[in-house]
Amino acid sequence: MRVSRLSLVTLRNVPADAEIPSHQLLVRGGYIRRVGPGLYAYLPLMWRVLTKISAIVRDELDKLGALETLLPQLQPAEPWERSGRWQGYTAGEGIMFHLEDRQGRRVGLGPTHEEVVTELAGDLLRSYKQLPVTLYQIQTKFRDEIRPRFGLMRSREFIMKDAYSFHCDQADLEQTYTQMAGAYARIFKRCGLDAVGVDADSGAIGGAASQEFMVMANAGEDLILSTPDGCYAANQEKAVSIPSSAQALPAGEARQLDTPGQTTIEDLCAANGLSPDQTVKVLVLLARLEDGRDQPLLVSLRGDQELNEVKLTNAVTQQLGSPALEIAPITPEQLRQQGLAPLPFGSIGPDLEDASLKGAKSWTSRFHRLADPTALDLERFVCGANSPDQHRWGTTWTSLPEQIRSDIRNAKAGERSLHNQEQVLEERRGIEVGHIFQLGSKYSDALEARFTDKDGKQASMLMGCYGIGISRLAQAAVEQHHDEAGICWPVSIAPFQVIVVVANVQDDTQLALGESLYGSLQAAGVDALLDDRSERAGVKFKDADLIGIPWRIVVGREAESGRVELVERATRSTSTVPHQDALSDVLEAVRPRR
RNA sequence: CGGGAUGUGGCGCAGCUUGGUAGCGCACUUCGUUCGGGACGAAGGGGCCGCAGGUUCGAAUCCUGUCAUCCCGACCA
Repeated sequence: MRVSRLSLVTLRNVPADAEIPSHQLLVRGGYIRRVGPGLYAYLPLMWRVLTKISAIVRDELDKLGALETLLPQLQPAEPWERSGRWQGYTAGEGIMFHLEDRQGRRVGLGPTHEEVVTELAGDLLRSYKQLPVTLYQIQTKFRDEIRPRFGLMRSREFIMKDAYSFHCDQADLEQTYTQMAGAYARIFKRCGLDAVGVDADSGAIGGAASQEFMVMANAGEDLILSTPDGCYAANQEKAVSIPSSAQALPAGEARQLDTPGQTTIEDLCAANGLSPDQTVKVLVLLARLEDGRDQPLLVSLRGDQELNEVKLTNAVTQQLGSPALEIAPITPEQLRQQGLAPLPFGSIGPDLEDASLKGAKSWTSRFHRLADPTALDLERFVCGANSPDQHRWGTTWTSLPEQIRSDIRNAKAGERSLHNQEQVLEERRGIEVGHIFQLGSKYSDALEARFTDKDGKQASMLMGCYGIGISRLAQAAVEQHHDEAGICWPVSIAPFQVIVVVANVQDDTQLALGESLYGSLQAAGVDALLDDRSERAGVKFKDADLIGIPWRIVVGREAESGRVELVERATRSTSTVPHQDALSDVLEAVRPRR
């Protein structure tokens, strides 16, 4: 491809909304253009990158025997209702774009394809003899993100590879899951990414075992906790650790504390000479459940601990038997709307009476009480006394209502690991580029995807599901491979592997040699660019650096003697060699390696 | 949905306090000089100043409303 014909428009200014380097560079380099919030056009260079990534993904999945398909993006509501996800995905803060067609049928734009593919598998796969099967698709998916940001990192329309596997038993599912984890590691490696697998929460998709593949980068939206020995890595949403030990309260009689205006743990401790780990804080939350219940929660944590909302949501979902769609602090405004008296926020204890909820208009009138082990393991502690400006010193759990013991705190860097107490957790930020799940029979039960087993009995298929954010991965690669001057693509996913820059196209010798090298590269099957624009050399160098082509051959001053300059983009290493050598060196460097 | 900010040629911004009919840089067009690290000069083209009301002889500027976008948070493959 000739740069003069590429519609390449590079920018010196960056749109004000591009914050992180990868987003800025993709816009500046003419890879993407914003069309609307969270919506991007993939320009010709970008599409080549996405195509290359997809090819690597296909290659690895096909090797596992997976079958590529293409599924509808516009999906009927009905299977989503059967799986129980329509409500949660469309109501309120739901993330599924949805609409009614001209017949009044409800349809949604697929954020993912479990429902469609499970129905399909149920139709096609009738016998254990047909299993296992893995179907995958690489296509656009939609999510009405609450806050799109960082360009392709969190956009409302994005390209994703989703694979779904179907099995007759757990062992078979586990085998495919393991194979897939291996394929993922190879895919990311071949794309030139430093990605690590971490334990993850399975989120709204649901299911059992789950692993995320994270590209470590400061711009990452996820916090990863890991140990130096490499034996443990988990998303903070899921991470566990040994909490720091608490200081015991000094001996003394239990007593009431006057705590005027001390509504935070910080104030309480400062005013009374306490350490946060000697206190129990109680959060009053409301869980909106899928079955329509609005369930007030009373959540107790040791004062120095942070609530982990993902863990809490999972615990509540499990304990109350209906998915928690949303959990948020109860506000004075909400209490008023329910016709309830104000609560003494800032002085609430684990024994706040259910009577506080009596007469509530739509809420369940009893608290669901749960407590983190860090709180329950305190022998004596300080907590709110359920009346304003009053706390209690030296309280014990024996005097308080029964709590459901649930791990609902955030593990943090600096805490010791469960697997080996010598190991201390460290934190890094990561970009989630892949996620694999063992779904089990959640969807096949709901959508009645059954098969006939060896004994002639009907059984639900067991499923796995495996995603890779293709467009996100491309940007993550930039986040991981760039410098001051621009992008440094890994050869395997670069839009072009080599760019031949003719320093001065007015010079016939330079132009002829440039054309000849370009022709040779093409003949050898290399993706090559020829910068034949009548720009000054400096402009072409800047552009080549910015768009990040891994190898550059400069045909310039020494063209007369047949010598050219060979430059490796990432390292900036430069050598001036006869053009035949430059060609053979590049061919060698660019040849795919596995 | 809360908190904050901003809407002025394709992009980045100034002008608004103290109303007088729009300007700078980048990009674009033409000509000349230049020609290995985003050149210089000259001449051009392109904007009903987010939208709707209002105040005023006169509104980008003041007032009211509205819409949109961005940032922080909640939320999230």
